[in-house]
Amino acid sequence: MPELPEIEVLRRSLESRLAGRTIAAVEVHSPRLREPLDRKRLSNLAGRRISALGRRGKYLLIELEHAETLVIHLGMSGRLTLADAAAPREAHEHLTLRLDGGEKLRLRDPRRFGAAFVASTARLARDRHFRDLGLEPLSGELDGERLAVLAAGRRGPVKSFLMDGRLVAGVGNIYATEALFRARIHPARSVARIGRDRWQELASSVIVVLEQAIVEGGTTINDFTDGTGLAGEFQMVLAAYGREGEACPRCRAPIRRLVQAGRSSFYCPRCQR
DNA sequence: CGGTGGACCTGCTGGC
DNA sequence: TGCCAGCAGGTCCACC
Repeated sequence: MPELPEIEVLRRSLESRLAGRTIAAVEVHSPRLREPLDRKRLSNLAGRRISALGRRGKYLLIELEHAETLVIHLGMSGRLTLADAAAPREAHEHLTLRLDGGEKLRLRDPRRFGAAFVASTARLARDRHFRDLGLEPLSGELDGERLAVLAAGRRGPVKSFLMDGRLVAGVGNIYATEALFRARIHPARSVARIGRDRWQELASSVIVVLEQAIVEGGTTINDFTDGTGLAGEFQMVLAAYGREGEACPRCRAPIRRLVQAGRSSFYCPRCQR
């Protein structure tokens, strides 16, 4: 579900609704996420006020007064939504934040690949989740020059390069696929065989694709919604992802699928080289 | 260094 | 109709 655009859509949808509100109570229903929920640390958030919402890569940052941040990662199947305080608990609702004013923020995650933890805001960048995170794509620090530098001396397929969070943060399978399509680069091309001009093309493609996806409210394939339950529409615009056998929107050749590192890639064999 | 395969999980789909 | 294989937006690790 959630790559950078989905988390950014979520952040924007929740920011005005959460900023300034106080967490009245915290319920940990099942701590058994891949990274187990720390019941004690999370419960200590009761009484704290939310000051702002941030994002780093695919991590949502719920910043609290008094120098702590509640960090949420949605894994593959996580959802974070506001609901009426009286709404019954849903299946796979692992964590519930009850807010003043009668609403609750609930984290659901059927596959339990997600995470939710409290960290010191000042030390966030040194936290193990963030320490090795790469370029933040929409911050202005991603360009062809930076990608070329990161790729220097490396080998391996450009798709793996794009999806390596230690190099570029927030780009997952869907948007790596779409950015490569836009830049007309074959997903299996070695990063050692990409020139300056094509790095620039790729950097701007990543940025354009992510920004478009945010404008469209993210990609909803099965279940993504923003914090208010609104689905995205970028799935209507996907050029290659999930479109094996369909005509390439540029040249009409049939889109192909290949598997790289266990993940599906989709590409046009004619216009991606 | 890189690449693969598996692990962690549940749920949905499509083919038989 | 029911069952089963395959697949899914993410990370992390061991191993070659």
